[in-house]
Amino acid sequence: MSQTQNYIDTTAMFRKYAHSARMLLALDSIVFGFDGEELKLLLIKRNFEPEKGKWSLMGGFLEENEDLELATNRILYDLTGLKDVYFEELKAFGKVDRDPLERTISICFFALINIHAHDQDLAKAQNAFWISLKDRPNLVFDHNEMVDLALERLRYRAALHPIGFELLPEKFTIPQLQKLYEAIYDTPLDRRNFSRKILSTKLLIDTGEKNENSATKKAILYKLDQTKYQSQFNAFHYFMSDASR
Amino acid sequence: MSQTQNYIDTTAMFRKYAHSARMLLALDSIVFGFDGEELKLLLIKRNFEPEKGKWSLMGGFLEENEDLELATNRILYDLTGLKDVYFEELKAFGKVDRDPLERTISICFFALINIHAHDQDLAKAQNAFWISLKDRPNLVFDHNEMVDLALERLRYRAALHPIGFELLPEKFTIPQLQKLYEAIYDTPLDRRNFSRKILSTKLLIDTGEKNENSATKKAILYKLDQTKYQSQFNAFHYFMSDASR
DNA sequence: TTAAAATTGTGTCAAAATAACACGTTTCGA
DNA sequence: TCGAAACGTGTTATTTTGACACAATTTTAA
Repeated sequence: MSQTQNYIDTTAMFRKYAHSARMLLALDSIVFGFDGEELKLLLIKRNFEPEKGKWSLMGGFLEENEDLELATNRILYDLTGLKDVYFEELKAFGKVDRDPLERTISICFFALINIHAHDQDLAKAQNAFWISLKDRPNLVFDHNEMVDLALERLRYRAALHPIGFELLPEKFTIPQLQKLYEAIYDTPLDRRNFSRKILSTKLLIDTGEKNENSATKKAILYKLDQTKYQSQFNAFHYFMSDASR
Repeated sequence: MSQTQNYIDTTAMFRKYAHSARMLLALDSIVFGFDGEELKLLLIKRNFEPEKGKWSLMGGFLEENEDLELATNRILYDLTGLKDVYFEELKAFGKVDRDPLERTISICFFALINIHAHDQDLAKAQNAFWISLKDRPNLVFDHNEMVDLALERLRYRAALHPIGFELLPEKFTIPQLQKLYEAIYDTPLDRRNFSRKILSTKLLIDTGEKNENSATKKAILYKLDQTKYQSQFNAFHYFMSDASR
């Protein structure tokens, strides 16, 4: 039966649970960004021990008097300078030897941000860089595993929920959105079917403006219907009609 | 910048991370079972402090030298007597005041088991009982929230992946499977469309036997094609064609 | 012995969604 | 001004879905 339910029998408020180990609780973040062409990761070139000089994810420790949710937001703010970042919990990583210095359980989450909106200075202060997924370096500890799983989860979630919008600027074109989906799934999509699929969700509002940065026909700039986005979030559609099925 | 990345600069193996809090790490399990008619929860009538006498989920603490995965299996074994139980991680719960005695982070998971296969004696030894979801009592701490989320996740997952089979005996009929899905989604389904949908997945193998317990026409007993189940697990189908969309 | 009731297996058909593909328009610059 | 590149919209055959009907099996009661 080992240590299951090993509470000690006491009503005194300041007695503690017996026999069980206290350990460090880390929060590690996989931050995805999109620059219009490629999917990128915000990674840290470590200038501190352990594994100084190597690449890793951004992380931090949970404080004694800090809610988990709050700590996650704090870490994302420290890294990107952004508040109200979209993130989801990924998984807890807890192998005994995953951190060489001390037993540490990591609760891992992934975040999606608009790469242009985020504070580049803050990232530089953290020695962080945007790295294309395809040039992904080897990471310390079990961080490679974390990124693999985050990418898998991103694909899973983006196929069913409109989270891809979190990676785009406020106003965007349908071809830009398509490029994002092609980057996420690393596969080409049919332009016409994609457009029909996206428009059928009625999540996009035509701003009346056009993308002036184009060298050819200027595409319509849309924005997200925030109300519908919130309310339809869990009513899953297939956003991936062509591939990944 | 608070405590983000507050590693101390040292190469000595036995130095520890500075300044950060160590805390208890609990593992709480939501165990779903199916008796042929209703979806049930395996709950504990607490005969220990804190909150003695009240209902709660089964849980335990992570040990110093124990992998997270291993601890989860240990706790499920202690509760059900089963090994190789199907489970998924749900979410980490970490509000500062969620446990009155001491700061405890709970990593929560939900498990699916065949209610008849599990060891009733072991459950009794833990003071655990199968409670119909509809008669769910109030639970201690944040356990209500955990169950709510687990049910939501179960519905989400079962709509896309064939995890429902984990709740059934090895041999089962299509009407039994339909009752399970109706219990999970709390909604009636069309018998004919359901059958067509399930058979189209080619996941079922006709055993040649029939359900002898029936008072009317005996339904065909199927078993799961384990090979296909494993390989197709992540190639999501809609298992819920009628409702929940 | 037979008819009724309950349950199971299979089939039909119209509507909707999907996948593959075609055509015309806008924009810039050669 | 003409061609190339990118954008917006349309067509059509096929597949999938949702709403049904009907026949077969088994037990029970008339």
